[in-house]
Amino acid sequence: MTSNHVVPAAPGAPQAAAGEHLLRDAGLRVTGVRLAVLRALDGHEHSTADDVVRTVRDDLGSVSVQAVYDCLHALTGAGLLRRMEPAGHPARYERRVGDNHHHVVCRGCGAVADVDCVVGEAPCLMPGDTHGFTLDLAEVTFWGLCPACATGPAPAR
Amino acid sequence: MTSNHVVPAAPGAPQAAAGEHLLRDAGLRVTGVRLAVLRALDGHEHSTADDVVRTVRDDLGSVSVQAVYDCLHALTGAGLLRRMEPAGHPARYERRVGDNHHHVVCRGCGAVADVDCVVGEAPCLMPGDTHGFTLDLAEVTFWGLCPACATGPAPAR
DNA sequence: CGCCGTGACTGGAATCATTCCAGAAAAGGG
DNA sequence: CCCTTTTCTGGAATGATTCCAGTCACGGCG
Repeated sequence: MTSNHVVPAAPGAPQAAAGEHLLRDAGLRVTGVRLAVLRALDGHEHSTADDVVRTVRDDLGSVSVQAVYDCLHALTGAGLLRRMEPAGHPARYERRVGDNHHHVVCRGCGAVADVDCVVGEAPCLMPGDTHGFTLDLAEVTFWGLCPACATGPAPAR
Repeated sequence: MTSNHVVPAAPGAPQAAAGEHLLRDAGLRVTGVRLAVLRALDGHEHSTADDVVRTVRDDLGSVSVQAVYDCLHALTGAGLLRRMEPAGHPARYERRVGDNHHHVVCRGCGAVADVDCVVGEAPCLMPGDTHGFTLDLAEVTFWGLCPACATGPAPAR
């Protein structure tokens, strides 16, 4: 779909325009909130909507909760973000898309980290009997305890 | 599975004692609601808490929502039930425990079905870098469309 | 075979993440 | 620069689940 006739951005606009590019290429309008949401998720993978709201407000000033949810949906729909929702915890968003990586979730504090299966290509992603379902994605979630929760007893929360 | 040395007890009390046994063995008290919850999930795998409430009420008469949630927690904690929660849908409970089977979830209607990985023993359940997490369970969820939703356009909702 | 204490159930209110709504503001094609 | 469409604002609503205080009953004990 998206060809790569990437114009070598203005020699003064580092990656600032990167987000803009991403949005335009995805056919989305470029808005301050959307750029801020993308920025918020850089270096803060697996943030909850609430985390993003806080970060964005810290960045732009005042932004409504809906604006953020709206962006998260739009960006997720456009494939710029990936959404994952550990059972019993609010949804989390990340910018690592495309590669089909998986997640570890801590039963204690809910922390999430990325993992790559040792088996390179989609391993057990081909169940025997699919009951007639047409599959398009396999999602793997590992449950356990993070280093912190494994040693000391579960934290406050 | 059901053996046939069934005492022709009162019409309606065939394996009635089975649930009682399960509960006692698990160190749980035997109560009407708990038995009804177990019964409700027989033949109705992947029911939501709400489904269970309806079925149990249909069976016992009037039961509070909490009683059911309480039971579902107790039974899940005792290992008699398994809980799974597809992103964006209410939690579902099933009686298939012990075997580490996985699930297919329909993006259209949220229907859930069991699947067994073709790769017999825990396949990709050994990620390379676990980031120090101590893992204890791998959960695999396949997303796609059920036969119904694949043909006709998505239902109401 | 009835009494008692602990654990289970009732009813109602509360919480949390997320969504719905209607109107105001802004993006960007013409 | 204007107009249409999409996005953002603020506030209310929803749905699943939980918290709470009081009542009830399972089942061990006498």
